[in-house]
Amino acid sequence: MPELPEVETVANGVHERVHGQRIERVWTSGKPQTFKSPEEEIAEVLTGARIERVRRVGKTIVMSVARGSGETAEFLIHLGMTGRLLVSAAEVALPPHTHAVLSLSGGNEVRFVDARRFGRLSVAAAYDGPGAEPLTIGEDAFVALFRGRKLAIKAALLNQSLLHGVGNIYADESLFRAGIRPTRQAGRLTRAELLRLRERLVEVLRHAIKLGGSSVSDYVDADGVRGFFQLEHKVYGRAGENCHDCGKGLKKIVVGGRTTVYCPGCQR
DNA sequence: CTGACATCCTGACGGC
DNA sequence: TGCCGTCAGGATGTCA
Repeated sequence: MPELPEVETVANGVHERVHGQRIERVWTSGKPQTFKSPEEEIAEVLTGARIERVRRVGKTIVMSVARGSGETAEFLIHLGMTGRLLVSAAEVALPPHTHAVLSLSGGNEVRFVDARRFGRLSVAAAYDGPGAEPLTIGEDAFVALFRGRKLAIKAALLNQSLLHGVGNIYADESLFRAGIRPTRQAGRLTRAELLRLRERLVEVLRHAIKLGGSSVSDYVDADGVRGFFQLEHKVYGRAGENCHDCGKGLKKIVVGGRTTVYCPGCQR
């Protein structure tokens, strides 16, 4: 499932291939829940516009476009669980479950493909995301996010209006690396523990970006290429196996409605 | 307001 | 071999 590192990989890959190109035609599938903005509005805003930049904000891919009279707009792509944003030659057959196609001046197409349809497309005047950016938030601001919160730290990490970009994989991996049990009340962690968590979270996100993200489920980048960080998962997807650090059996529980794996030896 | 929980959707996988 | 049930999960909406 695409989280910050996967979305960053896709956004950068798409940017390299499409920036500066003009969108000549827009096709959408008509599946209602995929579109947060009306399809006609998406087509109207994007048709004829030039793609200036494609970047990541939280888990959302933001495509900035320039329109005729100097106006700008943002095309927002959320991949959900199984969404893919691919850049392909127009001659290549459309994959099943394609929900949007932007035909570009250079002859390529940007395609949004999403089997499970948890992904969402919309247009907006501007977009900042719901929460703070994990890679740049300062120490004090990070600590303040969790102050007074009674929910489990794992659930807090998944709450996009606090931090945006962290999902199930990187929540579990950062908590393991910080030695913190996912069920601990967020507001009861010490400042030192939270600072350690912030440091490990940034570390794991940056490392995963370097490896092109984690390929579990069917995540691929703009070229359809898989990432490699899944080979370095220490807890995610390893329930029942032994901890690489202490040898104890990794436990699987549910926190915040999500499958959670942790090491009872290493995480306190 | 905060937090817990169900819901959406379909492919993959395990059991028989 | 093939069928069926179960599971996966990000965001949203509902409810206490």
